[in-house]
Amino acid sequence: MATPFHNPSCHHCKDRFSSIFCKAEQCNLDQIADAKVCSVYRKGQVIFHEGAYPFGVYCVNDGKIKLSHSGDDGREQIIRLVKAGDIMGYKALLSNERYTATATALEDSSICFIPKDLFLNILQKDASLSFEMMRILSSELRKAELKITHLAQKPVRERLAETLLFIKETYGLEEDGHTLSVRLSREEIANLVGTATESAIRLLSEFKKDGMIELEGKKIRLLDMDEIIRTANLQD
Amino acid sequence: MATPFHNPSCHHCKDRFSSIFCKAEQCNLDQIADAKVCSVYRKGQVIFHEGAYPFGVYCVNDGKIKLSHSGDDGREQIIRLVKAGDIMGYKALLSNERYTATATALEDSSICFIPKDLFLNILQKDASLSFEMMRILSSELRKAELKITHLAQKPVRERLAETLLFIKETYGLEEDGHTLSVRLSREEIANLVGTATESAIRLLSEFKKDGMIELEGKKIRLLDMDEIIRTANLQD
DNA sequence: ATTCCCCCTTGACGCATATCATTGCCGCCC
DNA sequence: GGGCGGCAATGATATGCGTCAAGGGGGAAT
Repeated sequence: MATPFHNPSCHHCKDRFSSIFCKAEQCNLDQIADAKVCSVYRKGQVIFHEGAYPFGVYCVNDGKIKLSHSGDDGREQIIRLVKAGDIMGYKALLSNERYTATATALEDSSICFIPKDLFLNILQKDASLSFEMMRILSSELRKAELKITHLAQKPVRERLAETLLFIKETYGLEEDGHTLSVRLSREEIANLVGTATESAIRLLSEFKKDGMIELEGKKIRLLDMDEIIRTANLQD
Repeated sequence: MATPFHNPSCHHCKDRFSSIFCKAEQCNLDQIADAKVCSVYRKGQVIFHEGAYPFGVYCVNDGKIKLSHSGDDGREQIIRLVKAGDIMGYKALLSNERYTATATALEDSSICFIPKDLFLNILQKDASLSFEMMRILSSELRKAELKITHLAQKPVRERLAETLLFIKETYGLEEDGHTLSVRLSREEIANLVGTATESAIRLLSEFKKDGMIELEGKKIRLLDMDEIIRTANLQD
């Protein structure tokens, strides 16, 4: 896949900035609006790559992205699912290190790039933006630590159910109120759960047999939410 | 560093605050020095408890603390090891939620408490302190995500070796240059690795048989660092 | 339509690791 | 000293889950 193409008329940015940047002061927002560059990435395209040096931060206008580590043996572990309004790439920027994850578009996505210097600069001046940034980081950290506990203590079956709920929380459902509105390969689901692809497939089949879900290609319909929640065995 | 603190009840604070608060402006440091309250916690005492509401942030002057989640089935997962100079409890404070982890002293520890309002207030005013806070959060997040990948992909043996190295990095060695300077029960080691206590014991015995380490009660001596590193199989 | 290729699916197998149970060790208290 | 309780160590056993292998189906390109 080639380079993403520049999208000069990116009207949606301003709205999409709501989640984080709405906290910023107006003058800073304007600066960002001037400096940002919007592009469209096709499904499967890489936005940034593990090991590379960051030159800025990315804000998703529209689309769905996965952030993943590539483990030692080449297997990938999906760390985070990114949706419209989220930013990504800030971790490497703030700690001034290389990217620890690769960002790949799960579907065609419109993404803004904000240069490093500008972002850090505004962060220095704008207390409420900084604070929002800290809130986001804290929340991500909380989720990560919970995931650690679950990976260490829960069987794959529970984690898979939990993952289905997580995907639903993140990307929501289609109009029918049942179908997950993102198409992931079985391998991606497994890499999200932290298990082998075959195990994920087998358990999905079981879930289907038990009437919890319906499968149709990459479409996954959540039928019996109560049972899924029960299977996930969430306490916290 | 100079002596920004003059709280007579806590002589050591000034040195230990270096790691984060040295980034703060002097006037803010003074305010913190006035407001903070220092206490000594005995080994095994709980500093704060999962589920409780935070009223401030803790800064460790001296001692060693473990932060742990209590999993659904009661098993604990150790999330972080805290050492002198570190702060803890900030996550819950920043995201304005209850503590997600319990802090327990691994040995007698001297700990300062900084009230919530003051901390948040200063964070609003002091850009470089905020920035340092973001750096810490980013770094913790990076570590947490790495741990997720390893939990999902590496066998217990590698994770145990990695954990030994991690303990060494965190708390260092005793004067002999080999003995880990913290005493953890086998169960705590297992809860750090994310495995059953018996598995941890068995593998420690293997490591000993292979000449990598020496065991004497809770003392663990790292003999063959190269081999331990090799066993940990680190890539990143 | 046919071919190819990728992904999904299912089965068989074996290992790593959890679990259960027992024993031994050491320090502590009465 | 004797018993007691917590922790460490080790063995026996069970099983969840990863890995290997083979088959099947559907979409895209030609």
